Amino acid sequence: MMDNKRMASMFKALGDENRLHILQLLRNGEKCACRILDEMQITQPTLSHHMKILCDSEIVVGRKEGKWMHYSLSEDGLESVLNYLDELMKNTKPEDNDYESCR
Amino acid sequence: MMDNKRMASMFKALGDENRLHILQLLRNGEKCACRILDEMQITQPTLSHHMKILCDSEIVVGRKEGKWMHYSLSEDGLESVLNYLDELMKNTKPEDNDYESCR
DNA sequence: CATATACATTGATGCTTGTCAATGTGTTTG
DNA sequence: CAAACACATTGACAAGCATCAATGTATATG
Repeated sequence: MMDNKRMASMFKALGDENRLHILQLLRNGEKCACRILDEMQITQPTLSHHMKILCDSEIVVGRKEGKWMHYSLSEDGLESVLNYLDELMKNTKPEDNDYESCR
Repeated sequence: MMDNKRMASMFKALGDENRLHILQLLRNGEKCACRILDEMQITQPTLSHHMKILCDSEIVVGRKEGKWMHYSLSEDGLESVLNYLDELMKNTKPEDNDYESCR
């Protein structure tokens, strides 16, 4: 069984329009913070805040190179989320269903 | 391209430990609210609140039968989330990558 | 070394969210 | 019809969150 606490924090990280926008921008591969910022309508501190949340939840990974921070999608992180949802949709066999009528 | 606004609200709905617990309980199939409540450490109004969020975001569907509300996972809703994540992980081809060095 | 650049951190502010007690609504049952 | 049951709604409150301006830190450059 997976860890609901960790999963909740990953889903929470995904539950923001700006952060989803960031992930879309990273679809093409690694990008540095300044270029992400160029394509968004938020200030630099706000972007930094969002990147921290995405990195802490292991959905994005950062790589420092001189002055620049390069961010990219974390395949492992995204796969964790995918697997969790897959497990949810895999219904357990009927025998395991502890259904009873309601009183 | 998918709707980030709708997706953000779905992820937001998934971003709560109690709500993930509820989804786990629904893995075996439909359950009525009273039985879900039995297995959780929250009050009835709080459960009702969570169920509303899950239904509004189309992750769970409800079915009224007399006094009872029966809830079950929405395959369509969960599939939307899965597809969104799949799209994210499908990297676009390198030619589409508008990468440039940072100034 | 002084300045500029890229990014992070801090502190403040308003909005959102999870929670509960109290109450409301609709349904069943005696 | 009255009481009991299952669930939803309301209102209040504290905690959490997104945002920004101001400031800090580390790196590159003239």
